[in-house]
Amino acid sequence: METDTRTRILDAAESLFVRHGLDATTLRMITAEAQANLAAVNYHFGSKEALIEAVFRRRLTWLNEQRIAALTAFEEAGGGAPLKPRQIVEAFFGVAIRMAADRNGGQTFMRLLGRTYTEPTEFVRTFLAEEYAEVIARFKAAFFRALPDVPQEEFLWRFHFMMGALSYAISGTDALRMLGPIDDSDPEALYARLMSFLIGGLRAPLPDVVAKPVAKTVAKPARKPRAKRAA
Amino acid sequence: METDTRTRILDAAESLFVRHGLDATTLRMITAEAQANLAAVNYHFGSKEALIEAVFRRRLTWLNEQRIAALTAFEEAGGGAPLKPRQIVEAFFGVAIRMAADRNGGQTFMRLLGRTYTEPTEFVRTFLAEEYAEVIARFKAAFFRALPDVPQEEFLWRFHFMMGALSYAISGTDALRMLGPIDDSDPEALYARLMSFLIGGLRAPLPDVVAKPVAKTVAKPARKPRAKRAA
DNA sequence: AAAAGTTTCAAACAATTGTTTAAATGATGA
DNA sequence: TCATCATTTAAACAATTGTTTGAAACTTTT
Repeated sequence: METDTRTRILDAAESLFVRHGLDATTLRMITAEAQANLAAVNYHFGSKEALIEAVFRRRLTWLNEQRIAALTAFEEAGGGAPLKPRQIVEAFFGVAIRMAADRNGGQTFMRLLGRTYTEPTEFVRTFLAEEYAEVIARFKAAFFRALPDVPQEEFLWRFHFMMGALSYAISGTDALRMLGPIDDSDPEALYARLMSFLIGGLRAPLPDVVAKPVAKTVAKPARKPRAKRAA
Repeated sequence: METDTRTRILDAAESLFVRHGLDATTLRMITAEAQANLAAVNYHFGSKEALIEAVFRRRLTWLNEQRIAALTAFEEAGGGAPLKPRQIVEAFFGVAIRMAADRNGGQTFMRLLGRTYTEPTEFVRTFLAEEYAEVIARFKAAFFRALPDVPQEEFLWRFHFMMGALSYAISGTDALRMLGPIDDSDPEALYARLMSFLIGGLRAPLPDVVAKPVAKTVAKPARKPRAKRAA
């Protein structure tokens, strides 16, 4: 009620972005929910793009700082020894899940973030790449020290897969509900579940890249003629 | 080669949807790329929503039929015995990856599909739920027969995580490039990598929250009486 | 060849988009 | 107090959106 117009707009935008997507959310929807004038967005942020950037930057910077802090804490506790893979995973994904458990805005934001990694919009991607540069460098280094005999490319793929699992764990609960009735209200349980899955995937035997898949069916697009529609 | 206007529109829409997203792709962009008149979309499909639906239905129906066929083939080969988890994963995700390797439209579509699972748009979600109903029922049944001791909820979560990894494996290559220079041109290698990761995650030890209440959640102590495994 | 049915086309439609303007209101400091 | 700054407001802006129209062009059937 007595909060700043600027933060009211940020909160409203965050909430609406995750519900309708970036493009489908209009400035009028945002200002209506924020109880502000339409022109307030352009006044306080300059443009819709700048608003989107502000929405992400507000929490993403803090999130990645937490990740680095967690990693540093592990490293210092270990006294310079290479970390366990489990610790690195914990530092990166654990922090994310814990933020997603925060009902006070963090949950909303993490859902939004998960949906945005694969966002096709150009400026969002470049913005994310920029914002992630440092944390990626740190974690890559930690991993290569922890598992020196795992090929770099192999690890990067697995990290990528893990990001996908995280994304779905946090933001894909709608798709999850497709599978059946599911309880996603317990953050601790989600944390334990995802951690177990991630570590299992990370520690899986390295694939024999030369080996071929079992089945040989060649994928072929289906061209099913449909009934003509009436005009 | 003179292709149908209807098909040209479908192809153009598919390609543009994955590049710009559903909302940001305009009918004028589509008809321009398809070398058709603007009114052609509404003439052949009725509306933009109906076009989107047609784009998905064209290949998704076929994909899920392939999945069911692969599952049935495994079941018949096994003579009624419960399948191995690995076979079920292979039937569901293997078919998807193989379609994603098909350069003739399948690749484009799978990227689009992966990005759309978490799409906030209401009608897309309900449409996908409808289109997936049968294949989900079949695979759930197969899994519960294969692993009767694994709690249903636990499996559904892992399946969900696997969907996330698949989605990123196929469509999140932009986010992947954020991590560093990576070669994603070899479908066989991707197949092997993702399979290894998925099986590893699926067979990871059950998390404490789940494993505690049930003492013997281990399905088969047959070969290795070592650690507790989910599968 | 004439008729009937499909498909294409250019043009316009109302609605909605992000953005801008200029005046009104509020707050702050000399 | 007055003056200066920051914020809010209603109205309008040009551009773009999906959709519709009615006539032209093309196919197929009679």
